[in-house]
Amino acid sequence: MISNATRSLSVTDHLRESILSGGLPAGTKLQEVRLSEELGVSRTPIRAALQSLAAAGLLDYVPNRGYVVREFPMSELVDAYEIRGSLEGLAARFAAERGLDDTQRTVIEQSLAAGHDLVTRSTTMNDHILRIVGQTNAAFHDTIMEASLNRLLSQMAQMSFQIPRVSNRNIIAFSLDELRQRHSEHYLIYEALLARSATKAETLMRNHVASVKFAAVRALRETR
Amino acid sequence: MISNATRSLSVTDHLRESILSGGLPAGTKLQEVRLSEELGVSRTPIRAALQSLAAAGLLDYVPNRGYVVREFPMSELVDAYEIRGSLEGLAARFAAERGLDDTQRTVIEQSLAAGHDLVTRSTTMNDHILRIVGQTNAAFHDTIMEASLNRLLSQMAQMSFQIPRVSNRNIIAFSLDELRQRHSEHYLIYEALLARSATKAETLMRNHVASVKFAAVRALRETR
DNA sequence: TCAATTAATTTTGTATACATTTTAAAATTG
DNA sequence: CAATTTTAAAATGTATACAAAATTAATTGA
Repeated sequence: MISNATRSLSVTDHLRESILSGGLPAGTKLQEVRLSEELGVSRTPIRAALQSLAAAGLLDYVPNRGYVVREFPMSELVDAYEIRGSLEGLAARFAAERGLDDTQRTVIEQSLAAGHDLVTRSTTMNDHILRIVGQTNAAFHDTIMEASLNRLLSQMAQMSFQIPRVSNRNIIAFSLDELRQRHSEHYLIYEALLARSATKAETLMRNHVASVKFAAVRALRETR
Repeated sequence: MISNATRSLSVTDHLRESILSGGLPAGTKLQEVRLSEELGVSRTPIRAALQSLAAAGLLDYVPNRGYVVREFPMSELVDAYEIRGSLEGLAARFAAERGLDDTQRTVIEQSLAAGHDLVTRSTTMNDHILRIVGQTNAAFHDTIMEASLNRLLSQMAQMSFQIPRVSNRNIIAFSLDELRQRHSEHYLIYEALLARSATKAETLMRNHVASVKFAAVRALRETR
């Protein structure tokens, strides 16, 4: 189990991971004594974790009845990308308005450099590439979200990812050509941010996420 | 204290209300024993409430250090209306795509009728009007959010309101003229929903919330 | 005097016992 | 036998005792 400052946090991470990975499918009832025996802790940290995951929207809770892994209809998974597009678009706008600090610029430039390397050197698409791309892509998007200086927005963006089957941020393209396209979009967004062109940054980011949506939804439909 | 199925939920509601109303200002440390004595319950429901409010973004939590009412900079309060505009715009789009059921149409039509009454009969702006307007306005927006059939979106919209000083949904206009404008916007949005014009509904809703933002931000700046 | 260390206190984290509610099973009744 | 009621079991909610960490106060030593 993930090691953390408190057992409650460890249990929370563990259960979240189980839900997002599909190990605990929708409809699964999470019972306190059962979990406490399985995970070797008392009911107290279990309850804390369940409450936290319910607040995060992953569990349904009915007083005196307990917690159930909630259902995520396919429509909501697809919607999640629309929502993410709006939120990340806003983040890009705010980041452009407020500017990037040195660290943020560095992180983004490293992410772009890594992306450039991958895109120019690769000859065929494979899982390894997708994994690396997922990392650099996440760094790019997370940094812009951070630069928006808005915790509410960051929290919402976080939520739009913590959904089963959507939480895999690796799939943003299928072919190398698509990947090159995504990379050039990143580059244009970064330019807009540096130029402090708020509206442009927002539009570019929104369209970028819409492009990612194509690949992600295709992956969603294929895996089931 | 608010009566609920469990003490935990009552405490949660009570503390949330205290934070949103400003009774517990930013930076206030919420200590378990102190609260349990004040509210006459054990630490258990107190802890449950604190965890829940932290997950909702109202409290900052540091393991082994406890919970503190988080700071909401003015910029985030203003941003909240931008976020709300995007989210409600999406909700309007989804609602138009998916259609309204009979109950939802009825609720919205009643809200529009009440709004029409108020707008045509009133001669001067006052608190009573604002209160009624707040209610009918909330019914209108909540119903569209519900019709979006997206729980994640609803949850996020909920979050964009549960912010101190933003949580007062009554102020959407200052003059009667502005109020008439808001009302006509509602009417146009409803028309777009009935016509299943998704893009139109989204744009109208986004602009509508932007208009509300003017009044709300003016109120924000005035009250401090 | 003051910095560092130690000790005491306070606060949060966890386990557990008990209370209450829900759910399942058993018994009763028509 | 089916439907209802009663009873038993199991699950969640709450209180409390203890453990561990953090904070504060006291002590020590240069």
